[in-house]
This record gives sequence, C-alpha cells and structure tokens, in this order.
Amino acid sequence: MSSPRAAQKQQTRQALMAAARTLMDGGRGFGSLSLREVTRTAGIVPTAFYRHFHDMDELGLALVAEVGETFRETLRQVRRNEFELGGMIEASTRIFLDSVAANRAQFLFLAREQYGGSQPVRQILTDLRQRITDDLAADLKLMNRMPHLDDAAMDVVADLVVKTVFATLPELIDPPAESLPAHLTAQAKITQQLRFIMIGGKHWQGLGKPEGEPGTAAVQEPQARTK
Amino acid sequence: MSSPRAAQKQQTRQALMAAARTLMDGGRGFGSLSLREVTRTAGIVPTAFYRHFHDMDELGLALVAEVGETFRETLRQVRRNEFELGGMIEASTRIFLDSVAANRAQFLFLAREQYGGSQPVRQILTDLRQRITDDLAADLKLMNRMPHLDDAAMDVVADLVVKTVFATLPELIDPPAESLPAHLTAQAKITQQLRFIMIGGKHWQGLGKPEGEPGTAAVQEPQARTK
DNA sequence: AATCTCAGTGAACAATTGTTCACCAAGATG
DNA sequence: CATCTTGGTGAACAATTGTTCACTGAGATT
Repeated sequence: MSSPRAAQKQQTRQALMAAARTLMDGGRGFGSLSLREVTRTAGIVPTAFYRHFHDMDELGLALVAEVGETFRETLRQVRRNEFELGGMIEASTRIFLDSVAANRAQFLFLAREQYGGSQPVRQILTDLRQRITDDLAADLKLMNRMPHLDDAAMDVVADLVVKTVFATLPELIDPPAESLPAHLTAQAKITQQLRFIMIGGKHWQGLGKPEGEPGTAAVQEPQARTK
Repeated sequence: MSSPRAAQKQQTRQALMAAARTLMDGGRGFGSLSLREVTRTAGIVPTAFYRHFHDMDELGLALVAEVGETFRETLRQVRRNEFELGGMIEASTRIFLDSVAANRAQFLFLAREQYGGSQPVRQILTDLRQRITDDLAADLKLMNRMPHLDDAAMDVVADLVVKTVFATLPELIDPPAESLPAHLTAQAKITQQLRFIMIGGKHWQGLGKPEGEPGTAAVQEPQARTK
C-alpha cells in the first residue's frame, strides 16, 4: 500500500501539465491558455492552481523542463548506438522519431513554443537547445569524420543539424499522415537532409576558394573560440 | 487636393496591422492579442475593427499576406543577382538579411507564427513556404550545379534550404546584437551553413553506398514526382 | 443642393478572466 | 489521542473581453 499523500500532489501537478498540453492539441498557443481553463480541464478548482504554480509562466517552465528531460534522454539513447557500424544517421533518426511519436504531446509543446512562447519560456528553451548543440558538437569532434573542419566550423555544423531537427518537429507531429509518396516520408526526408549536411561537412575545403567558387573569400579565418 | 476617402480606410487598416505587430514586439504571440488592445493601440474604438476585419483571424491572414508579399519580392531581388559570378550565396544572404532588417516587424510575425499560429494562419503560411520551396527547387534544377541529383532529391535540398532560412529568422530578429565574436555574426553563420548544404548536394553520390557508408541503402530510388 | 454611403463613435451586455479570502477535511506529526 | 499542515473548495471582486446596436458626420453620388 503506502501512498504518501505528497505523491498525490505530484499527480495533480501532472494533471495540470497534461491539461495544458491537451488544450494545445487544438492548435492553440500556450500563451493563449487561461489559468481557469487549464484547471477546468484538469478537473480542479481555479484556486488550487496556486498550490502548484505561482504563475502560468511557471507552468510553462515546468513543461519545458519535462520535454527537455525527455529530449536529452532520447539523445543518450541515440548516442549509445553511435559507435555501431553502418547507417548511423538512419538509426539515430529512427530512434528519435520513435521517441517523438511516443511523447507526441510533449514535443508538440516544444515545436509550438520554441519561437512563439513568452520571453522566460523562450529563454530557457534557447538554453536547452544550446546544451544539445554543444553536446553534438563535442561528439562530432570526437568521431573525426570531418577532418578539414576546425572546432569553430564544427560548432556551426552542429548548430545547423540541431536547427534542422528542431525545425522538422512540426512535420513530425502535425499529421499521422499515412499514404505518402513513400520517398517523402518524414523518416526518409530528414535522413536524406542530415546526410546532405554531413557530406557537406566532410567535403568542406576550407576557405580561399571553396569548391572552385571564384572570388571573395566568404568566411574569414575563424580563430579558436576564446571561451 | 484629392484624398480619395477610400484611401483613408486603408490607412487605418494598416494602423490595425501595425498595432498587432507592435504588440507582438513585446514577446507576445498573435493568438494572445485581444481585439480591444489592438484597436486601442491603433487609436480607434473597438467597434470600428469590424469595418476592416470580420475576425482577429482575418487580421492574421492579412499579416501573412503582407509578409508573404515582402518575402517574395525579396526573393525576386535575390534571383536577379543569381547569375552574376562569385559568392552567389553570400550575395543572396546579404540581400535577404537587409530585407529582414528593413521589415523587421513583418518578419517577426512570420518567425513567431510559422508554427505557433492558429490553424488557418498556419495553413496559409505552409502554402506560402511551399511556393517558395518550389520556386527554389526549379531554380536549382535550372542552374545544374548538382549533377548527381535527380529532381526528387533536388526538392529535398530545396526543402532543407528553406527550412534553414525560416528557422534562422528568429536569430536575425531577436537581438540587434552588436559586439559578437565576428565569425559568429548571423551573416557569417548562415552563409557557411548554406554552403555546407550546397556542397553536400554537389557531392551526393547517389544511393547504394553513399560516401563509403556501408550497409543499408537508406533512401530508395525516388521516382519522378507524379504531379 | 439634396441625398446616400459608410468609417468611426459610445453606451451597454453577458461572459470570462486572475486573484483574494475564509474554510474544510484528510494525512502527517507530536 | 490531540494538533498541525496543507491540497483542494466555493463565494466573491474588479477588470477585461467580444459583440450588439443606434448614432453621427464627413465624403461620394446624383
């Protein structure tokens, strides 16, 4: 038996978060949700809200933390497969897509609020994304697949990859989308796109006249990051 | 002097759109704006709103149409430079960034609402983005810089480029951001990222064992789009 | 000059909002 | 057992919301 009644509390707390996510399923933004409809959906009286969050913004931050944890856990899972041979991108993509499907509502919040949310929510989401980018950059440097790239350039690649993944989230969530042309499944498309990026990194020729492109040197010699 | 009285109308209509954009500057999402604050900001009585828009959603659609027109005009400008020699990506990027800076509020709406907006707004934004992607794909096919790619693969590249540009918009808008490490200016970063993508497209080796990656053929032979 | 059109006004409405307060009853603590 | 803590209740509040309606007065039309 033994249900410590402090655990009951976390249960209604979860109910509040679930209510917010549910309301967002209908296409609403988090910022347009009212405290009262959240409590109503959670099956609770408005005043009880304050026993859990001081603010709607604080609820938002809790939702960020939640999806952030899910995200990073998924990435740990991806990283475990990263040293196996063959189709690394494809394997990683599959793991990621499975996680998105399994936690649809959480990632829906992430996709919707990454640029639309209130300023504190957006700030902490930016931090989350930065940590992910840094981790990926460190990984890329370790596996040494892009010998021509210095550390700074590798950071830029990592940023591009993360940007691509985050920007793809809405496509992964919006439609259950059966019956597609088969080479345009989300899976196939993002796999191919990530491959383009990695190949681009591998064939980067440095600076002066990259890829026979004449004229201006577009990117100045980047010095190592002084941080 | 000739002030056609129907022109005064469009002027307050513009005032309403400007008011909405102004309110969004403070980090708010369009969906959280109330009809009354928009009219208040526009210096007008709430009821007058209905002379211009039937709905707040309709205001949103007008804002989409506006930034859509600006965007496509900018792309026409980019396309005029596209056949000049040297640093094509860099030149295009500069033109684009200038336009974003010159129409900051419009692009702020685009960046914020591309995934956060209400369903009708998001739908029409998706359409806009699709038209842009199609135009770019057609252009890429014309200039024949990626001989190994068939049409379907080129569509995927175009999608990736547009995705990258759209996902970069928030960085371009949020901070006036002076005093950066200089190789991390938005200009330098997105230029380098687009270059990675284009190089990746150019070096794409087709299907079986792309880039010496053994094992599974990740992407099936894409047949030409049947449309 | 007489008439019509219509963008903007101002009062009024029912509904919903965020927040307060005193109150309860069940679980924890002594 | 008596006492204290605390998650949830329900009434009440001032404020703001979207929408209606009859109105006005300056341009347009005749």
